[in-house]
Amino acid sequence: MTSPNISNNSSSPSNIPEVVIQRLPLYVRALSQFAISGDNVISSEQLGRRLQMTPAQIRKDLSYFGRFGKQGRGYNVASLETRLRTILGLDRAWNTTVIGMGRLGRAVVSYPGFAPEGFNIVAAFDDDDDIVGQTISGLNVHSISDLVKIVKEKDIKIGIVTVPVEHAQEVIDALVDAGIKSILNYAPLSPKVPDGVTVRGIDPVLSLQSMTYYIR
Amino acid sequence: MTSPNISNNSSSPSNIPEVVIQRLPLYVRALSQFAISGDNVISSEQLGRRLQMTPAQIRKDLSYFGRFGKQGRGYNVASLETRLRTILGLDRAWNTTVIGMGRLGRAVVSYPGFAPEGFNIVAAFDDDDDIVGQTISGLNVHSISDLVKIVKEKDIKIGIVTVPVEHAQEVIDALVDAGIKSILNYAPLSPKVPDGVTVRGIDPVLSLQSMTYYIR
DNA sequence: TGGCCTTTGTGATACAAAGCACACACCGCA
DNA sequence: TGCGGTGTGTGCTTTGTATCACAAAGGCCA
Repeated sequence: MTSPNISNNSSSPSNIPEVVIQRLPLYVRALSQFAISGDNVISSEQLGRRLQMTPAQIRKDLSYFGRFGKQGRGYNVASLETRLRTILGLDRAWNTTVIGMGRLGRAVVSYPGFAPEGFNIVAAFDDDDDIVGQTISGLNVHSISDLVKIVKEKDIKIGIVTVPVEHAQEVIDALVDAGIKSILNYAPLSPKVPDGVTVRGIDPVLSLQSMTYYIR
Repeated sequence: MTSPNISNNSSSPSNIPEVVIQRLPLYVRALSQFAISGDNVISSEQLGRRLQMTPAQIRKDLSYFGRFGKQGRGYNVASLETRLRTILGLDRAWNTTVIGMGRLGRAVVSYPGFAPEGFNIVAAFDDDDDIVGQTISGLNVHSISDLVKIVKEKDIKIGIVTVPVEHAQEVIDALVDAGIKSILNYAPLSPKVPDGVTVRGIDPVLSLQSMTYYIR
């Protein structure tokens, strides 16, 4: 395991290190910024300065996937961005669901940052009868017992877990049973998932707790 | 750098690997759960099963800080938790501030998960004159120009950045100038900070973008 | 008290990632 | 069309991290 809150039990869809995959979105983001500022060509040096990493690491990472640059010149901003998006599967939209419509779940479904990046939240779930049936941010809240059905109906590929920690493992199990392979987990636990399922954890408290060590 | 969104430019307050420090809060959390379920003693094997990691790694990590276990028996749950909390600086409370009172900042200040772990949000800031002066979740919203003054007055040690990405670097610079050494950054960029300042990023979109690679 | 069982703590080893450094490709210009 | 300058792609080296495997410590019971 590379880092807390991150696990990929994938049966290796390739031999490319997971850390590398995790850096690619960083490159995509930086490239789209450079594109907006009107840059057409960029060097690993400039990219590295922007992202606070060494040029060599960027070139190495990219070389896992092909030869995208031109010697003496650098990378074409637009085409590198496109290539990386394709590699990551970001050249399409992904249907996503949020399980757990408490305070956190409501914040997540109303967060405006997912849709522009192609992550569409198309369904919401909760297990509380008082909440099921409500409409939250334009989403009809379903009972978790309908999970399998709706995941299939709406072709949902990604699950976002915002239930209390006591129910998180069972919800994750249910997502896995429904065929979901990618889970973003906001609950404070290290869930068990079978091979081939990827989980990323979002846990601000953990981050804070490891920073206090360095304050002195 | 070990992982995206994580950087520690600390002038090494010790020679202990940062990955190790980042795992300690995981141990603390698991130990407190075991304590609640009434376990007094625990082996690295059991801890590892709970946290999805190898017993050897746990023992190695702990060995950086001392000898906490008893051979043939394991670790005392309560005392190991206490020791680790002390090491991490979690045996006290930390005053914290949130900069940026938009949608995200409001969600953060009203999130009930920080205070029980000793992270008290004691001040809120924004640069919008319409928002400054308002009371949000019991916090009077200050102008960012008062940052230095209030950080000092309230002995704030941790900054949480929830401003739009365009202002994030300048806000982070302001926090650094105010003497803050630990920053939790919700804005989608890799900020520049001087040595001795630790930044952790929270970025769900990045996490999603690296998971789509594995869906096939 | 002695012998057996369990589980720690840790050197040694294996594995993984980052960085270096340079040959080579490409551009631009005269 | 050849030459200088620049920046890629990558084999090799260095650094960092995880795992192995075992000696030694402690508990327990006859």
